[in-house]
Amino acid sequence: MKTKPSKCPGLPAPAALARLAAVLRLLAHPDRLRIVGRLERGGAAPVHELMADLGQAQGALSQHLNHMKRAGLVQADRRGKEVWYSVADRRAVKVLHCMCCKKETK
Amino acid sequence: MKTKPSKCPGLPAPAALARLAAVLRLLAHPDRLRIVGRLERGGAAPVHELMADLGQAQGALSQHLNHMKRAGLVQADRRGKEVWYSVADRRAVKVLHCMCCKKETK
DNA sequence: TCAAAGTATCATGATAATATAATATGTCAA
DNA sequence: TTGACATATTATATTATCATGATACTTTGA
Repeated sequence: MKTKPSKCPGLPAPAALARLAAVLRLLAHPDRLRIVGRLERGGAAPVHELMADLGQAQGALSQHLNHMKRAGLVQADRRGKEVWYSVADRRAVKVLHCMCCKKETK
Repeated sequence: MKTKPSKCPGLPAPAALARLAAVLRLLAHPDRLRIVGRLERGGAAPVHELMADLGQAQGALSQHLNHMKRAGLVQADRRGKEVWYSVADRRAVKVLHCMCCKKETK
């Protein structure tokens, strides 16, 4: 075990930091933030439903989902013709919540 | 008042979402993440100290700080020749902490 | 006023991200 | 097997971001 530090134990090593930054880069897009929010509150959903709920174009939405899937932020489940997506990495919704807080909140 | 919802009350409006995304985009860079981490743990510091601690080039560091300042993530305080920077928006460190968590952490 | 330390800004070429439209793939039912 | 629905992939033009080096600004003490 690693001495269980309180928060961030120093900072992650460069390689890990780069991965964190990459994940944040994925979250740093309005459409993708909305996808995370929708999946969190509405639960898993097939692409066409996300398309309807979020008003995003099929191709673009599919790409966003694909990127997020590669990064492990969401996961995909085929059910017949549909592919249902859901949040796979809670950090995504945590970050979203953090960002929704008032700036001054500790 | 807006009924004080528990977490994210629906999602922020498009304009607000775009701002959130912009802030996240700023955090989504290894060097800037390290700046936030350094400022959090070490407190305020003048640029040349950050330069030494983080091993970042002067011009680049200055630009990072400037971008973060514009977004309100950090604040600058001139003290003589030096300019001391500190965290101005707790969301920056909160996001950093979120990201440092294990993926499975609720 | 000068010099030098400390920061900030600018210019630019390289790389990455984005939007969009078109096309391809997979699945099921008839 | 065909058609149609659901999703994925590709191509590409555009824009944004990054790293780097050069230059400008600001402050202080001599």
